[in-house]
Amino acid sequence: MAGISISDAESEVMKALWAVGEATAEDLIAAVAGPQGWGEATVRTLINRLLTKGALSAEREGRRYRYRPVLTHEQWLAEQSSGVLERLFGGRVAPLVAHFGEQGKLTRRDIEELRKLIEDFDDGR
Amino acid sequence: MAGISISDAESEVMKALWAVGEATAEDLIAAVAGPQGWGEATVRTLINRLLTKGALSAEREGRRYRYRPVLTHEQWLAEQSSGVLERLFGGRVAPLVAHFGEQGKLTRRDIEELRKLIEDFDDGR
DNA sequence: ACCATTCAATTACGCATGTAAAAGGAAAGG
DNA sequence: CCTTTCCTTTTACATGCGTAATTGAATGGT
Repeated sequence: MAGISISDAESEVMKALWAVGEATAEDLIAAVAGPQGWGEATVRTLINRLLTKGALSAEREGRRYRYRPVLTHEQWLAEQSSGVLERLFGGRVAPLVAHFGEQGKLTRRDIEELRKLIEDFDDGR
Repeated sequence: MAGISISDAESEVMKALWAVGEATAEDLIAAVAGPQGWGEATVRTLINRLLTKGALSAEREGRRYRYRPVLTHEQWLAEQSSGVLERLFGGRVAPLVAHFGEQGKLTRRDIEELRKLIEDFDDGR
């Protein structure tokens, strides 16, 4: 059950797809080629690799394909983030947050939201 | 200033080195080969790659070398974690914590520590 | 019916990585 | 001194990735 593993470049294509739910190659090219500075051929390659990896599905629609994600954003997030949490912080969330705090990555807004999260979590049980 | 970038396998060697401050190749082999299931030659290759990347320094000591980290654990952590934060959560810490919450990765202990962190942070400014 | 256009599929290619084996050189023992 | 023994340095090689260009097949226009 090793999970579908996609590369960084591939994840950019998936992000675009997740954002819209489904798309044609042309849509995806429009969405990522410019921002990433990639050529159209590059995006097509990535789409194909994602297909053979089973990260997305293709349904013929006339002359072109309509692509839909198979790997979900949540699955991907969970895999990526828990990997990092394990490798960098021994699986513990608090040290990770502490680290970001030291790094100056904690904004006032984050603090507010965190406070809320903790409250909710607390009366959750 | 692109920073020294090391691979996953290489980071395992660095972790062992960070843990002890300085070490010989033999020490590092003893520390990581077994747990990772690598041969001794593999660890030596990684040490050399780290050397040419400038992630560690070597000081001759008789017939062998003594290695010391140049890239610090903090530097590495900062690079890795901020990369993830950007790529996965748009640079915002709160959504990341929320995600771990949904994922059931938040322990009671984490909550306690987070509460403390927030307090400290708050009266910090 | 043929040609041009438009997509998709195949092939390319250099660099990084994981995983090592082989070769080289200096130190130590006889 | 010459040989053996440790280490280190070079070399190897398959796979994945970033980044395309080329080829192939179907569709639409004339």
